[in-house]
Amino acid sequence: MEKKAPTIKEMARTLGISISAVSKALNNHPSIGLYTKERVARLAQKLNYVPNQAAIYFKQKKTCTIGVILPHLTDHFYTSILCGAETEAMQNGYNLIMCQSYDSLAREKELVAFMQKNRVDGVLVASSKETINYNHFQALESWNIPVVHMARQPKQYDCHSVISNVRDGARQAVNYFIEQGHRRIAHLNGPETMATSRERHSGYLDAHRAHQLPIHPELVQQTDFSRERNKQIVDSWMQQDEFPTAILAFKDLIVLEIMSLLKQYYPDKKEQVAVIGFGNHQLLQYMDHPPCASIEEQPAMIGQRATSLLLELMQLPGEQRSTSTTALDCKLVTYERP
Amino acid sequence: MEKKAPTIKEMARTLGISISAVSKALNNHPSIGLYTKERVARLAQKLNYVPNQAAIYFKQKKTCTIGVILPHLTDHFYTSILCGAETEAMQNGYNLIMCQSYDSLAREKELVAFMQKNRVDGVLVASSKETINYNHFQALESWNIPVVHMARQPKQYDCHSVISNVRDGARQAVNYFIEQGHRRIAHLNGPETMATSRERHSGYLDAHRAHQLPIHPELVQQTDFSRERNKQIVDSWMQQDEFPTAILAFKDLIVLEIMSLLKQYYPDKKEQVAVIGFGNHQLLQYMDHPPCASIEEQPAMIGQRATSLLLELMQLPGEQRSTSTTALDCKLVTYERP
DNA sequence: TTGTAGGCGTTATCAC
DNA sequence: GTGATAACGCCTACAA
Repeated sequence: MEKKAPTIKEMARTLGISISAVSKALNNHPSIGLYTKERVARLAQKLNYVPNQAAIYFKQKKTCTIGVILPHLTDHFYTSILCGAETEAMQNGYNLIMCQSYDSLAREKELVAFMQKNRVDGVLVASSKETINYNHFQALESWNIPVVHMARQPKQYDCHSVISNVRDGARQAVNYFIEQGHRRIAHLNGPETMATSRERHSGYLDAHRAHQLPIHPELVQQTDFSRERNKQIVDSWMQQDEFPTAILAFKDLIVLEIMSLLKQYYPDKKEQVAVIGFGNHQLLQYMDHPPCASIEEQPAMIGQRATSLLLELMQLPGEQRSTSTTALDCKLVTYERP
Repeated sequence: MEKKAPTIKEMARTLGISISAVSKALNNHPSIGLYTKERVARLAQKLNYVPNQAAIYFKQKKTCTIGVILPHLTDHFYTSILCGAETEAMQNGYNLIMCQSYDSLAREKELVAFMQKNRVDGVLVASSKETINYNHFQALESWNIPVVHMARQPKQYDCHSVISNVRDGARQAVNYFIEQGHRRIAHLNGPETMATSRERHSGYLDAHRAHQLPIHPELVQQTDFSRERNKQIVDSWMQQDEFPTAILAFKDLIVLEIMSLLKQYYPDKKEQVAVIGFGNHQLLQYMDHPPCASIEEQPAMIGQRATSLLLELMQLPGEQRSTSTTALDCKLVTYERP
């Protein structure tokens, strides 16, 4: 029962031939006689020989491994990215090694070091919300390990990235609000440090400008994603005489939290406030009172495209890796009230 | 810019000392002089030397890698498992390489072969719904690669596993139904081939027996998780004169589908039917009309405990790896109707 | 057609 | 205190 994996060396000894003969026989090298090949094949079969990939990769000086750094695995958005990446990587013979930064910059730096130690062939990353400089990723690239940023794009430096066109997504949502007659539209955004927050806000502004609607600065707030902070923001808005009748939120989960806060603390006003967020979570369709719409992104496609881009980059020598940004469309999905 | 990772060998050449001296210096070996150590440390710093883990693992004949095989990454339950596993593995210096079987037995077998080729130190698996024999996993164990089964436990053979006590979970749910006065309680179960389906049903039967309620065989059906099949089952029940007033479903997503089917096709009866499923999905709390309850499992804990068990097993020689099953409690979480 | 030798990056066991 | 050497599993250019 308890066996160790057989090696070509052992097989060579058993058969009384050289190691290289066994190796060549296994690889169907033309210079090996049929008889020998058959002997080797039979023995390999019998011992259930499986070549040691680790050794092969080691010799080839590559690991056929892609490192993936994500903020969280508890967020459906990131697991969808992971899902797309896994599919694409596996199809091309690459493994994924996956880890979570927990949205901590310190941890992210550790993970980058970890990736370098492990000599992954490339890295996919959705950087943490704390990440404001990208030196650690640049270091990785300077070691000839290409990096593709997913979803969260560093504006500060020129990098390879695949993101959602959240600016347009936000624009669509606010346009929809305006079409529906809303004039006081709030934006419950994510932290300013995240490029994706700034992009969202640009879209919000775009739509206002296009319709020549004034911006009310007090209607633009940033959350740290905590329920307390969200409540504080909603309170600040709803306690105004002219409270906003529409809210663009960072993502669906926050939409739901807003709606739950409204229901609990402002039940009489709840029906007057429309809310839209990013994500279009699978379960929204099952709600009796879903948000009026949701901005659907394509996270699995982000993962897939990022992986495919990374695979291309890995073929190229460093100097030829010209940077590019792919922005995938967002789609506004509306939910009719029953 | 374009550099290659420096090696001990290069540093040795640069410093004009031997490779082994450099190696020892880096590892702070006592037999190396302070001066040499400092020279080496300075150079390593300057070149940003990072040891090649792949080479180290290769020499140590281990990969410090755990293979994880999951049916899907699109299911929150499995990503929670993955999340728990990742945390535990990383804390102990192990990497995860992760892949999806897409609930296909053929693919699962490929992945097992893949794991063997890659010489992972151990495997965590939630087997596919098609898996009815476990020879491929046994083969893995016979190659001295321990396997821990998560959530989906093969009854047929003695293995290491960490699962939910779904039998008790189902019992709790049905007991709750009975306490609420329900007498015709249906079971929309998963495929019979999955042990977890059979366990769920045992719990369903347990509760009936304990309350001496008769079982109505037509109220027990198995879904393949498709919407069509679910509709067919719900139709078959709701078109009876005495339709069930309570349904135990395989998981929350199916609960939501049932509720949506009821709403669409049996709106007058909808309020008379209570539904409970497994999962207690995070978003249920935001629904205006959530299911009356949900059976909460501990997927992250399953991942964590399975990983910790696997790490233990990997320390032991094969013969001493006595099998065990850990069953984690389920908790019935009730939702009050507003 | 087959065998020999060298190397991938590292560590460990010696001998000096 | 330092260095030479072998070894891990595999591949491959070259020699026989």
